[in-house]
Formats: sequence, C-alpha cells, structure tokens
Amino acid sequence: MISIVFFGSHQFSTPIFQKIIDSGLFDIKLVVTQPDRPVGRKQEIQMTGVKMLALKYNIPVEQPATLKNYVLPVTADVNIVCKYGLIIPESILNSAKFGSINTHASLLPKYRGASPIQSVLINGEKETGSTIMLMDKEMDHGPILSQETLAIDPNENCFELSERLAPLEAELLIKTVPDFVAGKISPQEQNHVAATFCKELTRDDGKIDWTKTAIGIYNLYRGLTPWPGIWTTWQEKRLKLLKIGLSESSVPEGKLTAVDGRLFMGCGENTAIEIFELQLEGKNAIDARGFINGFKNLL
RNA sequence: CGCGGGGUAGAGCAACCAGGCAGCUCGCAGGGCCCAUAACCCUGAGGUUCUCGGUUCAAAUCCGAGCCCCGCAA
Repeated sequence: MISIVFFGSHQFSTPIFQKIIDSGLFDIKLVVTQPDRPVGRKQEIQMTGVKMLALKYNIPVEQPATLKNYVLPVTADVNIVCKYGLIIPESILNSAKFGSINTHASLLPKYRGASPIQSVLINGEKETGSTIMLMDKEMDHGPILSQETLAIDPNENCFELSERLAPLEAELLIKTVPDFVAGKISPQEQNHVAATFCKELTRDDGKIDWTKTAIGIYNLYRGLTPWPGIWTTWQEKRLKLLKIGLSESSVPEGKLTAVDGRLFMGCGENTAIEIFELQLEGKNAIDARGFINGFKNLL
C-alpha cells in the first residue's frame, strides 16, 4: 500500500480527501491542514472540512501556523497536496520517497494560481479540466503526470463547476498516483511560455463595472457565485446581485430599471442583464418583484 | 465589548428625528369591464408595529434591557 501525507484546507479538498480514503489504496499516515480559524460575524472558531474527516477516521492531524522550519513528523511514499493554501518549502516537498503530487483545477500551464475555477468562468472559457502534477518550488510549475478535460456549460457557476470538477480530479488522482509510483508514467515538463496566471480573489473583485458588456458581467457573476458574489452600489448602499441572467432589453447603462414588474440593468455597448434576486445592505435577500414593490418611487 | 443597517398585514417598503385614527406598492377574496387577460375599475378581508419593562392624558414613534436577521470586517 502506498503511504501518503495529505495536505489540504479548502472546501474543494474535502471531497477529494474523502475519495482518497474510500479508495482504500493508501495508507494515510498524516493530514496537514491549516489551523482552526475564526469564521463569520460571530468569529466562531471552525476547523477545516479536511480536519473533520481526519478526526472521523482517526487519522493524525498537524496544523502548523507556518511551514518555515517545520519538519514533518513522518515520511511517506508520496505527499499529496490539494488546495492547502500555503507555499510548501522544498525540504518538505522532497521529504517523500516519490516526491509531492499536486492537483490543480485547470488545464496547466493555463490558469496557474489561486482561483482557476473562478477565472475560467470569468474569462468565458469553453473548457477546463484537472491536472495532476509533480511539485517543484514554483507554484503550479512542476511536470505533468496526467490531465483530463471538462467542457464548461455556458450557464454554470463556480459552485456547479466545482461540484463536477472535484470528482473528476479525485478519480484522476487515485488512478495517477499508483501508476506513477509503479513507474508507469513519465512526467511531462510544462510548456512554460504558454503559462497564464490567476490571482486570489477578494470581495472587491465582485464590484461590477457597468461599462463592461452583459456577457462579461454575466461571466463575472458565474465565476464569483457563490463567493464572493457580485455587487454594485445603489442609493449609497451596497447592493448584491444574487441571481441574474442575460437580457435582450434596451435600458440605460448602469441604471436600475423596472419594466413590467421585472428588473433590468443596462451594461456596456447597449447590452443588458435581468436581475432576479438581490440583496440590499442590511436587508434580507428578495426577488425582483418584492424589490420593485418596495422601492417603486426610486426606480 | 470591531463598525454599521434592520425587525410595521402573506411579500417588499413608508410613517419614527420634532409622540396624536398605522399608510403605499403587490398578493389574496368578492364584484365589474372585456372576445379575452397576469391589463383596467370598484369593494373587502387580513396588524399583539419582535419581546419585556419605563416615561406620558396618549408610544410603531421617546428611554432601558433582551431576542432575532443582515451588510462590512476577519
């Protein structure tokens, strides 16, 4: 059995970790995940999903705050890293017998970085995929072991795409690792000149630029749903647009407009979106109809 | 004690600051108009104004305490 140390912190890592456990192919010696952190308005301390799983299966957990000078208490055949969230020093990467393997939710060398799933949607890509690769000291830079492509539905959002990508990635991973350890795969160097990058997203990335076209804004919406979501300002307040769609209507750019009980916003180049569900700062989320009824005199 | 908005009819809002019959847009029920309608006209039902206490002749409104929802922030 192949012994592994699993590194993961993000929500996306949880189903993949589950799959690794369920496969029964691996001897999981240790889980490394980020420290429990305060979350939400009440700042309640919460552990990562990966840690919850580890506890459930009685797997030892380490949560170093930093990996500087950190030494793994065990060594394994392979380190598997899946959205751990911190840069892992070379000394740790090289501590495993066969090295460290990373999963990345894009068709590398495209979309290296922290937000591949969001970014492909924002850019309106038609396809994406999963890549399993060896890690080196640069981010998402190592030789590729395997890759699989997935077509993107023009209307799916980040959550839905993640839900489809995660099992694909998990399958590919548990197939690739044993083959690699058995020497059946020769790693392929990435075509570094073709590399593109995506940064970590913040709430500010969800602020809508109404001079962009409707399709651009719709893609932003898809990429940032459910987090951090897209928003604009209205009556000096933050207005989140929770559910929108493309529209053929012709309405003024950047102006919230009600027509026949439906809500529209004009975008660049005479395009428009329709808003179905929205939320004003300090208020609950409501549908377009309720919004129009309440703010009729302001629309 | 991180900052801020809010709780009023089934939904969304107004009235609160300067206390005096609780209102608007929808929805719902009934009726009318129409070839017909989610359109239009008329009528109606539906409220412990989050809870508890205080001030007052009088509290949705002012004061105090509590519960709940939400936007930031992390």
